[in-house]
This record gives sequence, C-alpha cells and structure tokens, in this order.
Amino acid sequence: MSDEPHFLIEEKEKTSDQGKLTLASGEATLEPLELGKRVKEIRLSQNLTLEEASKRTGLARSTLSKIENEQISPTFAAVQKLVQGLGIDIPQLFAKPTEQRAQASGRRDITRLGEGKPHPTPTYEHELLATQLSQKKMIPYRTRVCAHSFSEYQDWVRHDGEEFLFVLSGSVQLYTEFYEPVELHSGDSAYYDCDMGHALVSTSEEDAVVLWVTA
Amino acid sequence: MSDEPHFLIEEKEKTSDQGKLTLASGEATLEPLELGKRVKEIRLSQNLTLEEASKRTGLARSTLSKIENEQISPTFAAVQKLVQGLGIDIPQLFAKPTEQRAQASGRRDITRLGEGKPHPTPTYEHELLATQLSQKKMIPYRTRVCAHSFSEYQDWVRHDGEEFLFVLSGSVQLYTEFYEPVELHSGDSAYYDCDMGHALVSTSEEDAVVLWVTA
DNA sequence: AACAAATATTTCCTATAGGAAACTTCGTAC
DNA sequence: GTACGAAGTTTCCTATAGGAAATATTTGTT
Repeated sequence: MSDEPHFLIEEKEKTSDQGKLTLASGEATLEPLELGKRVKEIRLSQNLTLEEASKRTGLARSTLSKIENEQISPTFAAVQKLVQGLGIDIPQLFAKPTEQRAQASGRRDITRLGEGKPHPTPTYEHELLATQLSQKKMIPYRTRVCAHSFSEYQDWVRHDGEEFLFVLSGSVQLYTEFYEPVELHSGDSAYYDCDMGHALVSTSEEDAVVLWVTA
Repeated sequence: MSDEPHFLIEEKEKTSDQGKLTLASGEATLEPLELGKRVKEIRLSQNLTLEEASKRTGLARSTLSKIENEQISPTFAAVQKLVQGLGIDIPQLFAKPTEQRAQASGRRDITRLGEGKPHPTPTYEHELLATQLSQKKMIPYRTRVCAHSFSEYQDWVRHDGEEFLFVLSGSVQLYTEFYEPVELHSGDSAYYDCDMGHALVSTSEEDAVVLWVTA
C-alpha cells in the first residue's frame, strides 16, 4: 500500500523546505544585522528597562546595551540567557521581522460539494479540498473508501504528521498498528499519529465516505 | 464577540508555552551541554571532516573542534556561520536530541457521535472532539451554529492559525473580513486564515451543523 | 609492527565579549 | 535655570572566543 499518502508527503516537504529557504536567504544577506534590533524590540514590547532585563537575564546592563546596538556578537551562552530571561522563543529571534509576517494571512478558499480535485487510488477515491491554497498547515480531503477488506492493502499506510478522520456516511473499520480495529459509524471520528500504520475499509453495503484532515 | 475561539487560543498558547518550557528546562539543567554534541552529530551525518566543515563555515578547524567539545561557547556570529555553512536549521540545533523525538507517535483517540466535550457559547454549540489527546496539532470540533443573523455578533472572531470548515447539515453564511459573504450548503467546505475576522450564521430553517478543524 | 596520511585536539597568541563603574542624556520637580 | 533621578551609553579591564600552527590520535597500508 504505497497508494494513498504520497501527495501528502510532497506537500509537507514543500512546506518545510520553504522554511529553510527563507532562513537561508536571510543569512545570505550577510547577516550581522537584525539580532540587536530584534532583542530591543522584544525588550521594549515587554516594557522592560535595561536594568530589569539585566536582572532577568543575568547579563550586565552594558552587555545588553552593546548587544542591542550590534557592538558585540553575543556568546551562545549569552543568547541562551537572553532567551530564557525574556521568554523569547528561538525561531522568533532568528526570523527577520519582515519574514515574520511572511506567514500568510487573510486567505480564503471555498470548495463546493464534489468540486474538489480528484485523486483516485485502488483503495480510496480522494477528493482534495481547498486546493487553491498552497502554503497551508492542514490538508483536507473527502474520501470514498472503496476497499471492503483489509486484504486489499499490501502494507500499512504510514507517513508523518497527524490525522483527523470523520465519517460522513456509511461505516468503516479503522485498522491501526498498535490498537484493535474499531468500527466507526456516520458521525464518529478519530485522531491519530500517522507514523503508526493505518488503513480504512468500508463495512457498510455502499462505500463509506469520510473527511480526512492531515497536519 | 468574544465567545467562540477562546478555548482555541488557550490550547494554542499551551502548545507554544510547552515549547518554551522544554527549552527552559534545557536551560535549567545549566545548559552548556548539548550544543557541541548536536553540531558534531550533524557534521558527521553529512560525512564531513573538520577541515571540510571549516571551509564551508569559514571557522577555523580548531574553533570547530572546541565548539564540538564544549570547550568554548561560540559567538552568535559563529553560530550563524555554522548554521549557514552546514545547512542546519535553527530549531534543529536548539532541540535536544531527546526532545526531538518528543513529538508523540502511535497515539489514537476515538470520539463517538455526540460524545465529544460540550462547549456552549451564545452563538455556537461546540462539541470538542479527540479531547483525550493533549499535544495535538489540530483541534477538531463539531459545531451547531445557533446564530441566524450576523447582528448576533458584536465583532469579528479573530485568532491565529488556520481553519478548515465543512458543512455537515443545513446551510450557513460564512462572513469573512476581506471577502463577500458566501453561502455554504451541506458538503461544501472552506479554508481560511483565522486572523482575518470571520463569523458563521445558519441560513437553513434548522441550525446548521459544521465540522471545524483549526491548526 | 612501523610508517604515512588523514583527522582531531591542544597550545599559544590576538581579538573581542562581558562586567563594573564612570559618563551622557533626557525628563521632571523644585 | 538648577538639581535630581532614571534610563542608556561608553570606558576600561579581565576573561574568554577564534585562528594558526604544533602536537596528538586515529586509520589504513605494506
């Protein structure tokens, strides 16, 4: 069963590559810039004086001042004190303010019933939803479960991420590697880690239809 | 309208706090550990010698050696050279190898129809799904849309993340800040950025029921 | 086993980060 | 205006990071 989740994986890799790219290009601009400014922004946003920040981080006022004015390149140890003392999280620190806004906002995509992008496989007929949007955290799709027996799969489906499953019509048997199979009826749902083997078969007369969201 | 998404936001904050906590605790153990080991792992995983790594990063062999053996705490500038030269991405560097595996796997949670955790508000009746799992990327819930007019909201719903919406029964009007309202019927779906104001009202006689997943 | 080649570590020196205290700057009260 | 306090910057000194070269260690070869 290498049928189903390929398109998912591609999509995910695209996403993470993006992240790296953004960062690499940040570096490429010969980087010394930014760090000090960022620290200062963060400190001010918390309404701290250098003195207070000094107490929290254990770094000297003067040192903080120099860091903020890019007069020195702080030691890794110093960065850690900063991070801990001011409650910064690392990506926040390394992302340039511009890039920080790079996460999309204000997008919207409507998909009418049956008008998603078809993606058939031997065991499932997927209909990808919201395909107009490319950089999204979740991948939703509506799926007709054609398989009616576990034997139609040669192996577990396995990929990374988490998956949410909701039964829209019919009933299915959800097989998962580390649990007993469980039967789900219309309206039931499941949430699981995708690196655990999983597979779905229809148990109702007609093919069951489910909604799947992976992230 | 401060009714709907509060629990979401809390949940999200919890998640990111977690990140911080993990890191903080890393700090708490008096941190010098790890960084060097991580760098060495990464370099070896790329089959590089110190000499080659030196060329790529522009740092001296000796310096690299000292960093790997935690004999010095590299300057921020040095860390950046490392990151760029070896194609490391920052979180990878800061996550302890143990914590890296900390992303859960092999979990599963089943929610039967109507057995989610109720969460009523003036305009929506949410039923949270998969509540047995705490550290998950997505938050799924099934919602009865009680509001039948936009005027029942005092303001846009707005929070961060992305949201996927699927209409299970009835029909709704989806209001979004930057788009014309759109009517969705059973089986239709929408995907949007949550920082854009949004709100939902039932347009069918009976209250519509929708499935929502946020990430 | 002994050597050579490749790789890693240590030493030693110079450049620079970090801290304490002196020095500015700016606002506010008197 | 002067005096004062609070915030930030600069100076000066010491500790330490970074680089070049010497030393040690490992690996492979005959």
